Amino acid sequence: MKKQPTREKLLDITFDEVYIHGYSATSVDTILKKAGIPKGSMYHHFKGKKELVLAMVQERLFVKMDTFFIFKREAGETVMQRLRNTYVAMSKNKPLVTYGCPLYRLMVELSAVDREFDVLLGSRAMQLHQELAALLQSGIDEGEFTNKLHAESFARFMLSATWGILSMPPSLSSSRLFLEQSRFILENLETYTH
Amino acid sequence: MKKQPTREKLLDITFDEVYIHGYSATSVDTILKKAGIPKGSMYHHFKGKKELVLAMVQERLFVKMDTFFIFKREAGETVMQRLRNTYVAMSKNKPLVTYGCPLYRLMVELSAVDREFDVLLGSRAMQLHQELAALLQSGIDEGEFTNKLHAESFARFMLSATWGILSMPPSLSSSRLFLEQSRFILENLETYTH
DNA sequence: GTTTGATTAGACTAAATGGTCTAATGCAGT
DNA sequence: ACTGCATTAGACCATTTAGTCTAATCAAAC
Repeated sequence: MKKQPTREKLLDITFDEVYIHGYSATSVDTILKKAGIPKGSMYHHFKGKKELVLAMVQERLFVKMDTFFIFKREAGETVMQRLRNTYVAMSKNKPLVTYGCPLYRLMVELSAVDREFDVLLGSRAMQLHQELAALLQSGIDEGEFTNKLHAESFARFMLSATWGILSMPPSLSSSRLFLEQSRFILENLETYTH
Repeated sequence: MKKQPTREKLLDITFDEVYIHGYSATSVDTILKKAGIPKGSMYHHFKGKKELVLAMVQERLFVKMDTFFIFKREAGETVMQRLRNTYVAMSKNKPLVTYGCPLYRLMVELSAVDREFDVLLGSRAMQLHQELAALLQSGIDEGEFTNKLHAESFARFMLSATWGILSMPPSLSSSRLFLEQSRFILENLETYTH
C-alpha cells in the first residue's frame, strides 16, 4: 500500500468530510488530521479552504457523479430501460441513498450564499439537465415517446424530484423507499410512451 | 412601533439567518448584532446556540410551514383542487420558491449529523407525510381516486419531490419553473382519478 | 419607597478557526 | 556530491467562535 500523493489524499478526505458535514461545518484542521498531512503541505497545494473544496468538487465530486447518473444508452436500449437501469444502479449505491447527491447537498448549502460555488455547481446541474433532456428528446425523435412530452421540462422535473428523494434524511430513507418513490417518476414518463 | 420582547425578537432573527446561511454558518454574535441584543440577555433566555435554534424551529419554522402546506380542504373542494391551490399558494411565496423549504434545508444539513435535530425535524416531516397521505386517502374513500393509488407511497413521493423542486438554487429557480415542475406531480396523480 | 427577582449589559475567556512563516527535507538533474 | 526547486513540517498568529461572569437596571409587589 504505497503512499498516496499529498494532493490526491487531501481531495479524497475533503470529499468525505464535506459530503457528510457540509462546507461550513468542516474544518481544515480536521481534514489535515484525518489525512495525516501537515498544514504547510496543504497550503502549498491550495490557496485556502475554499480553493481546496472547489478543486475537490471538480476532481472528485463531479467524477463520482458520472458513476450514478448514466444517461448514455447502450446499444439497442430504449430510453425507458436506460432510466430504469439508472435508478436501480442508484438504489444500490449506499452512500448516495443514505446521504443524498453530494452535488445537490452542496448547492442547497452554498448556492444562495457564495457566487463561485453557485456558478460551479449550477453549471454542472445545467449540464446534467441538458444530458437528460437530450436523452428524452432522442426518445421522442425515435418514436418511443409522444411529442406531447416536453423533454426539457420533464428533465428538469425528473432531476429535482430525484434529488429531493435522494436527499431525504438517513432516518427516513432506504434503498426500498428510494425505488418506490422513483417509480412514480418513471410511471409518469411512461404515460408518454406510444 | 413598540419594542418586541427579547425572546421573540431573537427567534425572528434566528429564523432569517439560519434559513439562508444554515446552522453552522450562522454565528451567535451575528444574530445578536442584527437583533441589537446583548449576549447576557440571550444566554438568560437560552442555554446556548443549539437550544436557541431548536426553539426557533418549533416556534417559528413549524408555524410558518402551516402557511404554505395546507392540506385541510375547504367545503366542497376536491382533493385535486386542494392540492392545485396549495401549489399555487406556494408558488406565490417568494422566499419559499427562492430558498426552498426551511424544514427540508435544515434536514439536509443536520439530520445525518445531529440526533436531536434529526428527531425534531424528522418527526415533523413524518407528520406532514401523514397529513398528506390522509388527504389522498380521503380522496380514495370518496371515490375521487382509484384504489390503485397507494396514498402513503404517493404522499412520500409528492413530499420529497416537492422539496427537491423547491430547494433548487435561487439561480435555477423561479415561480414559473416551480409551477411547471409541480404540474408533473399533479399530472401523475390525475391518472388515478376516476 | 423599598425590596426582590427577572432581565439587561457587555467585558472577559478558552477554544477553535483559517491562515502565515521559516526552517528542514527530499529529490531531480548535473 | 552539489545545486536548486518543490515539498514537508509544524510552531505561530490574528480573528472568530460559543460561552461565562458580575454588576447594573428594571419592574412588580409590598
